[in-house]
Amino acid sequence: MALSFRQTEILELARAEGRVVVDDLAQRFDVTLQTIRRDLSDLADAGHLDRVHGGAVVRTGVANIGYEARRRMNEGAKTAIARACAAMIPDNCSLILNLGTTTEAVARELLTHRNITVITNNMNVANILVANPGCEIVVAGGALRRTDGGLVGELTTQFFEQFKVDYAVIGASALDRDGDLLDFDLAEVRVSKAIISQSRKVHLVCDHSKLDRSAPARLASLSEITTLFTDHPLPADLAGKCDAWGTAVQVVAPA
Amino acid sequence: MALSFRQTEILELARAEGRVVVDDLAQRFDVTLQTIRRDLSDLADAGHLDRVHGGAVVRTGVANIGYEARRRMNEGAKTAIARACAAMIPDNCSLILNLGTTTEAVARELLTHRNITVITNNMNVANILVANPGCEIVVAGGALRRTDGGLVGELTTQFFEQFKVDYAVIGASALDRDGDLLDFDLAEVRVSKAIISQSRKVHLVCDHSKLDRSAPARLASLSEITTLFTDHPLPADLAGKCDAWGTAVQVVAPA
DNA sequence: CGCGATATTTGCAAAACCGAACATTTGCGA
DNA sequence: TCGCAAATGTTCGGTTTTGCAAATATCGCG
Repeated sequence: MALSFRQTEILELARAEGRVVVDDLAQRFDVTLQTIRRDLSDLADAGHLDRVHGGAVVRTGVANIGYEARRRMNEGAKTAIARACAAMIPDNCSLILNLGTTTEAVARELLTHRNITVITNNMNVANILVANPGCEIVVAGGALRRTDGGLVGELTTQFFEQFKVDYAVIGASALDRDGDLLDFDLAEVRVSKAIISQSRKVHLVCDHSKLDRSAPARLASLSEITTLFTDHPLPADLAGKCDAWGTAVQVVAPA
Repeated sequence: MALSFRQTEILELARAEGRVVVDDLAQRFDVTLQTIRRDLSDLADAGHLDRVHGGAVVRTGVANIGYEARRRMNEGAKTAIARACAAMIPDNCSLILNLGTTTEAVARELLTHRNITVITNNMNVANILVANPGCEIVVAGGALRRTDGGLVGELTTQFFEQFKVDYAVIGASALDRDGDLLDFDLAEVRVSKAIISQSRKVHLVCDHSKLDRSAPARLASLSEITTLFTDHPLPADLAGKCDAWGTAVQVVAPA
């Protein structure tokens, strides 16, 4: 969506001042409050501003709106999955957290763990875990993807290859009937593969909406996963395969 | 949840001062005590502050008072220095920005540059430049330092060694009479050295408060610097040395 | 431990603010 | 010039925020 002349100017003002006020803007542009509110709503929807009572503030951090929306999807299930996963991770260990909103939910559940080292290519995870003084944070290097705060690419893959950790917590965009984990971005897949190969145990967090979907890039098979955390029972055939592979499946009830 | 104007401002105050008092805030914003208390409760619920009787304090571990205070020091001079430095950086180039509050000011002045690639070990710089769609951001890997969002250590040094860029913009904690750049943290110094060796031109941004101070670790000599940006003229002897070294010195007037 | 002073919570009403629906104006192309 | 679509103005019901006051909790101190 293209921004109107007034909207771009509002955005500039907001960036300069840090915030804008509905009343002031209405006066400055000589339009009604409602018009300004519409502008601010548009700018907020487009992810440029955060709407607050009486005006708007510049959005802090890396994430944009599509990402925010995704984060709210299945929030209850994600939290429940994250809690179960975090419960399996002990104090005094090292782990890798990769991209994905469910992974971030795991980070939030790790806030009370002690003496852990977390290596992540997800800026949001790093920002969340800053609140946990008992956690050493290592940020992986790489190109920053604006849409979700992810660090991806060859540099990131190389970075992870320098580590060997106790646990990895990964997500996936899709999980098909054959038990293959799929994703949309090839660069991201390569990073995920590196993460799996450098971890002793691999936890996959994946709500049911990912099931039976498809995506172009294959990232791994469920057979390489230690434990799958999800919120709906698997279809019988897939459950049987997991059993044969020795992949534990933990089904949680939404919070 | 988005924070109201007043709440964000309270948070800034709290981070600057370390603590806030209900009565003072009520007076400053001209609202009742209850309103302030509600704000503090919200901020505490959101995890930004810790509530105490009579006010609130910044949650330990999350933010560092010293850093926020440092950011405000000489703000006008830093902005002027940053503007001059950014003016010397063309569109369509690659550069490294390292740690330091002045460096962050440079990032803010780079928001309108087009088609640049910025490699940084400073999380704040990354967050600032996200707002510039014409800028590719590469985050260096490394251990996250909570006090200032810096990524430091051996991993970071290695990461920078993989690049060769047109410009580096660096800061320094101190600059002594011999023209030596000094810093407090050895790990940080090693990173800075790597940055200098990987850059064709090196810009040093350094306000006058750093002059004639001392710090234990030697980072480089002014002779290795292409241009020094500062806000006060150098003492004659140092100016003479810069002249001999071919180090340009640009003195700016505070904004 | 108890007491006074100060701080906090709670319930409620007033005011400010918001979004939706509809009317009106403006800009633009046929 | 006419008609359409987008932008803006107007009105109105619902929500959020704020202030007030009373009840309750906490702190400092003897």
